[in-house]
Amino acid sequence: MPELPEVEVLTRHLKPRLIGRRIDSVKILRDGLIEERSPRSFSARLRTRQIVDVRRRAKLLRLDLDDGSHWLVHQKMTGRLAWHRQRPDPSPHLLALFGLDRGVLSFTDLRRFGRMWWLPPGEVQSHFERLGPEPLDGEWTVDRFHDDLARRTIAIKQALLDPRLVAGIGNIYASESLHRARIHPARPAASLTRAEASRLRRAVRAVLKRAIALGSTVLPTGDDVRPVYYHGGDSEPLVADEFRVYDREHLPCPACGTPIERLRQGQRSTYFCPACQEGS
DNA sequence: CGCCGTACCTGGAGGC
DNA sequence: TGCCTCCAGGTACGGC
Repeated sequence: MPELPEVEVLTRHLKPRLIGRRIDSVKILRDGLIEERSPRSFSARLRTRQIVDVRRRAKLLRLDLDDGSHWLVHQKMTGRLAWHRQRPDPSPHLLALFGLDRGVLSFTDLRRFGRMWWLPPGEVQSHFERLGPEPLDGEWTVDRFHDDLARRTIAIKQALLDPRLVAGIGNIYASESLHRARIHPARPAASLTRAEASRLRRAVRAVLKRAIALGSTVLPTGDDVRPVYYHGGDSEPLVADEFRVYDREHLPCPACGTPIERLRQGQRSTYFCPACQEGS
């Protein structure tokens, strides 16, 4: 599941279903899913452990186990960690199954970029060391953001995607945040004034919070190539309906009606409104 | 340290 | 129908 909001919503969804559960069985169906150790030893570390907490850091899911060790899951682009009451129907993209004392966890991943780690007690912090501040935490201050930007010659859009600067922002919410802040994505990061950095920080936080409040998530089937963003409820609209610029090339800007344009930056697409986001 | 390109994968869309 | 190229949410790594 892609970006910070979707991982946050998943974390909140899984938390009540997983806390207190015991892992009875582990089945790893594909080499390469487990980092730094064999699937066999990974399975042995998890089996019979109880899950005591479920949290998120950047786009990583962190499950704390009752012996003080940690189970990390990164879904990357098409990975889906999903809870089921009963064993799910077979999927060609199923990579792992975890039998619990109540329910089943599955991990499917069409592109197989997703990864899992088991970390012994105390090692989880070193795993997070290279990550910058959480954008929704107080530690991500305007001063810190503005100072960090001042040292970078890359475009502001690409700076937003650098997890050392601020963690958890991906390609979609980077475009959305810049539009909301009315800042052109190609502006050199160091050229932003303090006022602009402040505006952008507020926009990032508002965009992420809004997506979380809507219950943004993607279908856990693993069969969709394109992400399918949903609100929480049954008949709720797609979160994608609220995107103001992302994947909307040639469509009118919701703010001013000017056609949205697409830009290539570092092999990724950026969407923006040339009228609202002036001045590269 | 910063920046850039590439690699990891599969499959859908669209052009011819 | 088939074949080809491009594109898709993320991050790590090597080279400069």
